This record gives sequence, structure tokens and C-alpha cells, in this order.
Amino acid sequence: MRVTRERAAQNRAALLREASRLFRERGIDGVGVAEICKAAGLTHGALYAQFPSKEALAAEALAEGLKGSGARLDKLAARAEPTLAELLEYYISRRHREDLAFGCPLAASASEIARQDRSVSATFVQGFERMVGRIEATLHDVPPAQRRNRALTIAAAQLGVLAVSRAAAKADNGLSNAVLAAGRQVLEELGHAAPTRPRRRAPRHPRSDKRRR
Amino acid sequence: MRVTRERAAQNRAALLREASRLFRERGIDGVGVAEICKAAGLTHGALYAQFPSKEALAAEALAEGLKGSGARLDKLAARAEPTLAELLEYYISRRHREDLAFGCPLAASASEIARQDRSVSATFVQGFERMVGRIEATLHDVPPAQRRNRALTIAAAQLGVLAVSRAAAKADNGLSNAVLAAGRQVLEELGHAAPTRPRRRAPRHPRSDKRRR
DNA sequence: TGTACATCAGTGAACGCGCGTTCACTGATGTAC
DNA sequence: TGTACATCAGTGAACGCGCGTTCACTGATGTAC
Repeated sequence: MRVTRERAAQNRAALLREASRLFRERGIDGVGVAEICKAAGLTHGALYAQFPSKEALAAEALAEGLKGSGARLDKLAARAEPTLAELLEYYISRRHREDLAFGCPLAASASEIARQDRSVSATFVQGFERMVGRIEATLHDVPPAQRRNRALTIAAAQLGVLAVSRAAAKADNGLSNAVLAAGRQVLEELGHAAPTRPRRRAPRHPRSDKRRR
Repeated sequence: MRVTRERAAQNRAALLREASRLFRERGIDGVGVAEICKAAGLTHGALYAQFPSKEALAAEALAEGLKGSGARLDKLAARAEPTLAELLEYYISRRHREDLAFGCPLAASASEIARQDRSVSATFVQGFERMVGRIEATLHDVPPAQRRNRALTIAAAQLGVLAVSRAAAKADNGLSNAVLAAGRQVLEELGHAAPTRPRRRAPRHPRSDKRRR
């Protein structure tokens, strides 16, 4: 039966919230629409009054998850501009490793997003750029010309560190923890001026043939 | 009907090869056993003469993919110990970004592996450790005590860089290329001695409350 | 403010489909003699 | 080396199941008067 406009909006929000959570936990292919609807307190048919397809839901759910993550970071940044060390401490942590459901959706879904269509990729790009921007703003020590490259790398790297620590966790908790600790420490070093220019040394094993297979 | 032992072994190898390729291309949940068997020139029932389940196939297929990637790197290393720059050039490249099917299975499946069971995770760990070892061997300039942390971070980072460049590619090819270029350059810098110790400066915005949410 | 009715969010049965897995069967292989 | 037969990799129909999506229907909401 018909519900109030307000209630319909709440239902839509609940669908997005639960989809975002479940997709991060178990992957887009790993969750059915019926389960999402049930989690949102609706029957499965209701989805199609709000979204044209599961794919469209996935795209919006990713955006929703990004908004949530962004909001938490904004809170962290509310009192004072966070340092790189603080950003890394927040992102590269056991808590974040464990918290698939409400953690960064970029890390939870990175390898799946590559297989979705353009709209999902576009949402990913938007979220990633925001992450890069936040990091870039902390690189006071780094010469301006190098800041963007550093920030791009640190953002992608922290995502990789988190993904690796998650993939390793079930089989080797020690390695999983070691990757977190190493990533936090080494990436933090990239926030300092450091090597202004990679030193060009004569290659130790010169090779004429540069082709690669 | 029965086939020769040799033929049966070939069929098993074909199943692993095709599974490894298809899982990387479209994800474990994204490919059915029927398609894998067909690609290997068999009917779907044949799978269960070789593997107890799709999950077991996935675990072995990941190992198979790692072996293939390792073999290609061994070829690269055959004539001379590769430098870090060479490893990065190989891993962080447009070719590798495009080549999902035969690229590094760690990058292709990182976020999915976290959801599989322990045996898949164990295979991941094995492949990742090998990657870390290769990288560590290039860090002649880095003080021994720091080598492992650097190598762990570079390995996870290059994986993240590749994953991000793939996720961004459909929507923003410029960003995708920029991440590759930045990652190659910045991670290469980590192969040099560089910041021996993160400089401890007084925080610019001192905060007493260290709790994090 | 009260009445009549069009709207439409949500329900739940049903759709066709492909999934992973099972199983009776086939028939060439491998082995025992 | 030749014969008899147990083995078992592979076939293909069939299993139950859950998938994403559709649709006739419901009935409270929102609107027009």
C-alpha cells in the first residue's frame, strides 16, 4: 500500500544504507536483492519502486558509503587540520581492517569496481580524489611540485596496505599486522621532504635490451 | 569415457588455467563452473572428477596464477638481478593494468580474497611474501633494519596503485595514468636510503585528546 | 473542512534462468592373468 | 603378447535453489473540488 512521501524517503535511505553495508561485507555479487530489502524491512519487490536495477543500487550505494566515510573524516578534521600521521593512523588500523561493513568502500571493493560500469568507476574516482586532496593538504614539507604525486601514491598505497592486511588476516595474522605497522611508518615518512630527486646512479647491471615481457 | 592418465592431467591443467584466467577477469562469483569447463574443452560434470568443489578450484587457481606471474618475473630476473625501478616498471604499467586475465592475481582479486576462506588467504600470503622478498632484495641502499618494512609497504603499495588505476580507468583515464606514473616515481624513491628516521616535530596543532573515532 | 478519486509505494506470487552439485551411465584405459 | 575385466575420467540429464526482475493487486496518501 501507499506510504507517506517521508516514509518512502526513509525506506530508500534504508535500502542504500543496508546495500552499502552488505556490498562491502560480501561483495556485490555476494548479496541478493532479497536480503538487502529484508534488512531494510521491506519485501524484495519494493526495491524496484526506488531503483531501476541492482546495478543502479550498487552505484548509489558506493556513493552512499563514500559519503559516510567522508563524514567520519570530517569529524576527525573538525577541531584541527589532521596531520598525515593521523590520517594514516585512522585508515591503516586494526579497527579499520576488521570493520569491513562500515570501512572505506574503496578498499572493500577496489578489485570489483574495476569490473563494474562507468558510473561506478566515476563514483570511485570522486571518492579517491577527495582522499588524495585530504592527504595533499598535509604535505607542508614536500615541495609543491611533488605534492600531488606523493598524495596520489600515499592514497593508493594506504588502500593497498589495508587490502593486503585483510587478505592476509585469515591465514597469517602476524603478517597482516606487520603490513599495517610497516605501511603506517613508511608512508608517514613520505609526508616529509625526503628525497628531493631520485638519485641517478649507473645501473649495477647495465643491460642494452630494454624490452620487457 | 575413461581417458589416459596423461590426458586427465592435461584436462586438470586446462581447468586450472582457464579458471585462473576467468576468475581474474570477472571475479570468482562472476564465473560459473560450466563456463570454466567449456573453456577447458570439457562438460561441466567433469570438474568434479578433479576438484571437490568450485571453492577448492578457486584456491588452486589462485596458486596457479601466482606461479604464472612468478615465472614471468623469474624470466625477467634470469640475466641479472632486477632493480626496484625495473620491478616497478613491470608491475605498475598500462600493460599490466589492461591485462587483467594474465596479470598479478593478487591485484585482480585482493578485495575478494578477504572474503574467501583460510586456504585462499594462505595462498595469497605465500604469493605476497614472494613479492616482498623480491623487492627486499633490491633495497641495497636501505639500512638492513628498515628493509623489511620498506619492502612490505612497497609491495602492498604497488598492488594498491594497480588496483586504483584499474578502478579509475573507465571513468577517468587521465587519473588512472597519473596514479601509475606517480606510484612508479614515488615508490622508486623508497628504494633509496632516504629518511632514516621520521623527523619528530612539535605538532602544529597540539591536541590533548588522543581518542579517535 | 469534507468528499471523491487518482496516485503510487509496497506486497507477494510468479517469471525464466543459471547456478553448483549429483548421479547413472559410457567406454577407453590400465591391469591381472 | 593376448584376453578378460575392473577402473574411473568424462558425459549429460536432472536436482533443488536462489537469483534479478515483472506484474496484478492493495490500500493509504495526496489532491482536486
